[in-house]
Amino acid sequence: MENALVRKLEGYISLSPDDKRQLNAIIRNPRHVPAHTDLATEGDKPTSVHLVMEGFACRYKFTAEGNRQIMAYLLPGDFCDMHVVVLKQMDHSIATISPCTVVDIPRDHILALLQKPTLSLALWCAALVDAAVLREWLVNVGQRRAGQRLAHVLCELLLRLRIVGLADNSYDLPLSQKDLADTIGVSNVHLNRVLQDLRREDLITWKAEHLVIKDIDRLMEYSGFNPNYLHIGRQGANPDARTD
Amino acid sequence: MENALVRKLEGYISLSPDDKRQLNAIIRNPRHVPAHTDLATEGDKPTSVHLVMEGFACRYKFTAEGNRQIMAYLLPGDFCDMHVVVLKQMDHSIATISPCTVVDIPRDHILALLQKPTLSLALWCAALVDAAVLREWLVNVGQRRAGQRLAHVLCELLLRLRIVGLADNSYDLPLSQKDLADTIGVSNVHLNRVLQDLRREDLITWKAEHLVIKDIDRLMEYSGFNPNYLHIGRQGANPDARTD
DNA sequence: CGCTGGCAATAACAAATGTTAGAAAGGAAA
DNA sequence: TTTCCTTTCTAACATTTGTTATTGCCAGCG
Repeated sequence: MENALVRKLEGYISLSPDDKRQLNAIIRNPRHVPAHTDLATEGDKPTSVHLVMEGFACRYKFTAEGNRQIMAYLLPGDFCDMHVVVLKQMDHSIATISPCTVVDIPRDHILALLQKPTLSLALWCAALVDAAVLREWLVNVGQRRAGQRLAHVLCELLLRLRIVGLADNSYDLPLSQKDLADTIGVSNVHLNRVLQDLRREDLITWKAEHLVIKDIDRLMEYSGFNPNYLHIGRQGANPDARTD
Repeated sequence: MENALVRKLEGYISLSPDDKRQLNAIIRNPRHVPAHTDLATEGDKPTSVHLVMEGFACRYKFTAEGNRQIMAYLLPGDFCDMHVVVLKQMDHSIATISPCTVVDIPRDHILALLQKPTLSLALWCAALVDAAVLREWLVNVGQRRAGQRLAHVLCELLLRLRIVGLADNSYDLPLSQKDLADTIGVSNVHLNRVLQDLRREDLITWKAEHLVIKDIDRLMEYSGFNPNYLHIGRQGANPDARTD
């Protein structure tokens, strides 16, 4: 089994053995990071790209009034930030949620990857899909009501975890209700309300950090979920990738 | 005066005369597009990258329930979508708001630019800043209340239009109230309410498509605006760009 | 074993925002 | 001008969501 990064990128574009070798070469020296630990903090000068290999991490930002918005979940195979390549300052923070295995990739190694046309396109793919996910989150928070928003996030996590082989119809969800509330832009009290709705509708169960989606079709229907923005196909094979 | 694209990219990274020549070479054959016209529609196979040279355009998406979310404003110098490089299907639509001058850049020309290290980095910059703007929009919609959201959007447009020389303390804003409502995720009625608030507080005037910001410091204070996410400096000179 | 602290669940009430409807204002075209 | 149409503005009321507070649960730890 390939690692999560190669597996994800191959969903976008086919990689030669040499490409894969070069990718594997940069993910040396993984380190373990405890839960709830910043990998990068707003205002820092970014020094390396972080790549999550195991565990759950997130991007987040606090407003001037002290409210937190989670802007992305970073799952195994996800680059935390390509900012290091060109920007001088982090405009948001990145933190682990569960204990994680993380690889730090120096800027020069990323620049080297960008020299190779195929890998450059693969990294563009990853970045463009990240942006597509972010756009869908904006739609979610801007246009859907709280119950739908929550269901939508749970659908997305299911599909993204499936890509890297970490879910079937259930998955480990090491988030607190406050984390989810800060993801969909509601109070923790209201999050609990709509969570009870999903349970009452028998759409999910969630206890001891394990989420079971009892009927994915109904949950997608409930939330208005359309997976096109993830640009994936079934079982990680991606019919949406360009082959020309 | 350089064109808006070169002007914007030079804010991120310094370009050689040859780089600029190559950039100028791809922005041939601008065409005029009427207001309220799709440049690309969700589900399309993207065929070329659109670059806005004049006018206002936007990204948007409709939910299953028929609500529209505007996900970005595309101003002069902005690439509409790099999707064409690698993705097979548009996951959202792009439309003009005002009449626009647009350049269509074939996929191969973009790939050629990506071969040149400096231009490749410049395009990464543009993409990373676009993503940063999108994240801030998510924070805006998720964590601020309607009045602050509106003020925040107006602050951002001021700064972004200044970069390309299209604003001082006022600018042309060819949007309807419904457009703004669909941007910050509120109803048109509520948008009007908070707009009246801003007028009553003497923060702005807006009529005949011209917006005047009467006190930018107070408006930034009001909205909790922090410009760091735009990664710009004063007058388009960008102290935030890496020079190493 | 019993603290203790964080998280989850619930209730009661307050505030923000949505919905519906209609009147007023403005622009474009006959 | 008049008409027509879109947009803006306002009001009244409905609904969603936030706030504050309290309770119970459970894991970690002395």
